[in-house]
Amino acid sequence: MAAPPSRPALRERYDRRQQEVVDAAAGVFARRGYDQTTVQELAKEVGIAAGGLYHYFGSKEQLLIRICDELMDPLLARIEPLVADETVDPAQQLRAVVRLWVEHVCTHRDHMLVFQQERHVIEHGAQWRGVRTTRKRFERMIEDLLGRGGREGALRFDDRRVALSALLGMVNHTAQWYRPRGRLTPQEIADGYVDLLVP
Amino acid sequence: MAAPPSRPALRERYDRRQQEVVDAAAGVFARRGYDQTTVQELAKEVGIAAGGLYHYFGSKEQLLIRICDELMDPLLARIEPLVADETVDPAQQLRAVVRLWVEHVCTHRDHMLVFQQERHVIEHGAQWRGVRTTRKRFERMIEDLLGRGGREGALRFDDRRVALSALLGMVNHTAQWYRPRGRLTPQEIADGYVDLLVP
DNA sequence: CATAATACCGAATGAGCATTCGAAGTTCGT
DNA sequence: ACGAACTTCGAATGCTCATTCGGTATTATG
Repeated sequence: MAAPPSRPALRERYDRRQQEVVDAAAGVFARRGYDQTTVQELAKEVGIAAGGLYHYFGSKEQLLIRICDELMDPLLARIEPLVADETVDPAQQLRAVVRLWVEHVCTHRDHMLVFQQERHVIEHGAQWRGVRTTRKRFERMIEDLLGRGGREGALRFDDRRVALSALLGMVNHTAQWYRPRGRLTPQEIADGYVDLLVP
Repeated sequence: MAAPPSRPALRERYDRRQQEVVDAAAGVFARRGYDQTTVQELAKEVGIAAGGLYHYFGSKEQLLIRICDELMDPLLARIEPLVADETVDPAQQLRAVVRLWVEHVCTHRDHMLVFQQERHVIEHGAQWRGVRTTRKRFERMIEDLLGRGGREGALRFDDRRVALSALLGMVNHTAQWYRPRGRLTPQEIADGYVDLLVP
């Protein structure tokens, strides 16, 4: 992998192209699977020769890591401020969070599918610590929010752990059936989920 | 792949060993991923040489198909009779179904994890039609049950499609966190899910 | 025990694949 | 328009891995 260009004008083009690679990769990986996708296939998708990809990424796996970071980091960043204020009604807060979350999943379907399919490598690989801790922080945030809602009686569930897993399961699963031009908007879907949890 | 033994006495031993292979494969595939697992690794897990596996399976992919069949077929077979009687209260019926379903997922954690991780090949591969239609039949059954419950006011949700996906998401996600000696039994988990859907 | 059926071994095969790298093409700043 | 910085090419490299197969060990049966 080459270093990114130092001149700022070129840096912009470089970043754009790199982003194209990530997006194409997310698409192909989601469709054919990470391991089944050859670098050649991916390169053709981008419209580049195989070797050219290594100008933007050091390895196929780094590209995969990038896809996961691109999914989790902005999500965490957008949701963290939403749950920071502990004086707001937890039910309202949860609705806001889930709306944002579902929205994010729907606009990053491919990223999400890849993230789910590659669970095994994420959970065990050494260079995946970053992704793992981000995901843990995210889940912790949701769990805290649920806990607050449970204590205040603003939410209906018996066990916080079950509620958390239910929520994680349903929201993340959305990536597998949501269609951009489908009957339901991300917000409607999100509200459907939240309505299961509020009395 | 050799034909299974014709003599019945040997057939039993053959079947047992084949089952050992499937179970070992489910475990390794769930941990390391299907593509990342070499048949050498898998063979060592079974305590056999690599070539020996081909006595029981024609290819690595057939083994994967077998894992998925072993997950879906018995599940469908056990749930079909439960939903057949349309005079029973849908809420009770749903509880029975989800209990069985969660139980099945928990006793087939590895199978389920593999099934999820290999979504892409299942959805696109030619020899996967069988698995795909079984899954569709299963989802259709659940959807019908939810529909009945919605019409009769026995369940609380606005949109049947959202409820279905929520349920699929949460139950299947269970495989990713359930631990046999954990605090919660499969039945408690199942009831937690169902309680979100009944008034 | 003899012999046929079954189970397994393990080295060889051959294809596929990620990655490298020197050269050639392209774009930018001056 | 020229050199430097940057981008891409594409063939070569070297490795990994699924699968094959002829031979050997093990087991059942008469």
